[in-house]
Amino acid sequence: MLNLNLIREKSDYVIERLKIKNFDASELVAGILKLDETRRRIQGETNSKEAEMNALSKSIGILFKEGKQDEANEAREKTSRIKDDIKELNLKLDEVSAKLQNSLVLLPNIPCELVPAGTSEKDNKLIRSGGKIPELGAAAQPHWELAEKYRLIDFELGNKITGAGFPVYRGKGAKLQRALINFFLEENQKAGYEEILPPLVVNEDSGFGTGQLPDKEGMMYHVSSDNLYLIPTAEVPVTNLYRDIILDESEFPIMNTAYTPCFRREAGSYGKDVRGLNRLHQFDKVEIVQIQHPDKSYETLDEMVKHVESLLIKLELPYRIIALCGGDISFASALTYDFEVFSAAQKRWLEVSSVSNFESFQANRMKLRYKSQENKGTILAHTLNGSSLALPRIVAALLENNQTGDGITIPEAIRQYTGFSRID
RNA sequence: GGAGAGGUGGCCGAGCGGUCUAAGGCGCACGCCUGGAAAGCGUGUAUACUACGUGGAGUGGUAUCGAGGGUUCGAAUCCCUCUCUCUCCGCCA
Repeated sequence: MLNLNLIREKSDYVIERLKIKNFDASELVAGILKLDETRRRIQGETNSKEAEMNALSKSIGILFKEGKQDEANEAREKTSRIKDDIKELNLKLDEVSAKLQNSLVLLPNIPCELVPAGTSEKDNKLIRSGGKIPELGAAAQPHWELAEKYRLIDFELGNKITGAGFPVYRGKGAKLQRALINFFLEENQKAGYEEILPPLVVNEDSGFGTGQLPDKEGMMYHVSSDNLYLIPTAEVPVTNLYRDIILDESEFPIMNTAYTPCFRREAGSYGKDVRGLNRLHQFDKVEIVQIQHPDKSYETLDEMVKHVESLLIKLELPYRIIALCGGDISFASALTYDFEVFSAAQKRWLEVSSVSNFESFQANRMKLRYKSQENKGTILAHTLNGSSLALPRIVAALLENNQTGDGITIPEAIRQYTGFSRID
């Protein structure tokens, strides 16, 4: 949610910048400005009526105390009209405020200057790439065949237990998952992130805080009997740890990492793009989250990108880093870098991480603020997050890229976590 | 699942219809005191919206005592609904 002050003071700038996201905000902004003005006017009227009422009530109390019954009763008669007015004004105020809020929530975050213009993923900008794409023979198999051949993942069994998109990992396949999770968590910890093990279901307020609600409720599984949502990413519970909090400036940066399963409904997707591990309803992911001072958030974003990159280098996977263009960047993000690894048998780039700076967009929804030394009052903090990393596609690339025909070689970096160096 | 108790400022805790403009304490900040510190003394110490104002000063209004509704001229205080926490019992990894 954008700050109302910004819209008020720089409405042209807001409209102009949102064009980068291919979003025509002119009507919405005009509506917001009008609602804002109306709200302020009504609130002013309400407040002065309430002030009048408060003064009158107080004087009635004093009159009663002094035993001036008649005067008190006289004053009492005057109140009913004011009371009605207040009631009416408050109804209007609630209505206008709700409309204003509903409109504000529809505005996407303003992209920062580094976001390339564009309408779709073909306009994304390659930042850099690394690693070597392996030369596999014609006999190279995609990961879903390898997973079956070496009895690592059973997709059919998952269908029976739950449904499509819920694979069953077993044996070395299961252990590889656990090893990767440990590897990522340990690396994150070394980089200064505190580990969090959060709840996997969240309430509505949390869903709203990070922007999944009210708009994208279709992405989350809903536990209707308790009105809770299964988390689509650890970003939700971890960022919401700081909902409704006023930090001290000295607490920056807050660095958290969390492993969680992630649940995504992703309704309507099918076809070969979603085969195997490419897209799942339940998957494992290690996330990193930072809360940072507004002046330092872009510096922090770069650090996070370097950190995620270092993981891919250690896993010896061919990767590329991409700056998402205006048409591809998410609603809430101001700048996003995607990480993709090359899955050599499918011959496809697979997204394995998305690192974003949300600036104050989430903070405004969550009321995450800090007190600064020099300024009076509170200022919205900046939030950032990224995957480090999402497991399934990493596993897909690891299996495909490291296949030898009679087995799969485990990269050096995670052997201490797997306890084996080869799958065969 | 059953029974009971309770949600008050950063924290503890009083208040149970009208100077609540929320006591008192702790913590914190600043000042005095001191060679320095502690103690002591003094001052200050929420958030949001809003009006006026300024050199980034400040002053005023309104709202907020878990949330929402109600009663009343007036609600932290009375009533209703919801919610969360705690204790005991039951069940349970």
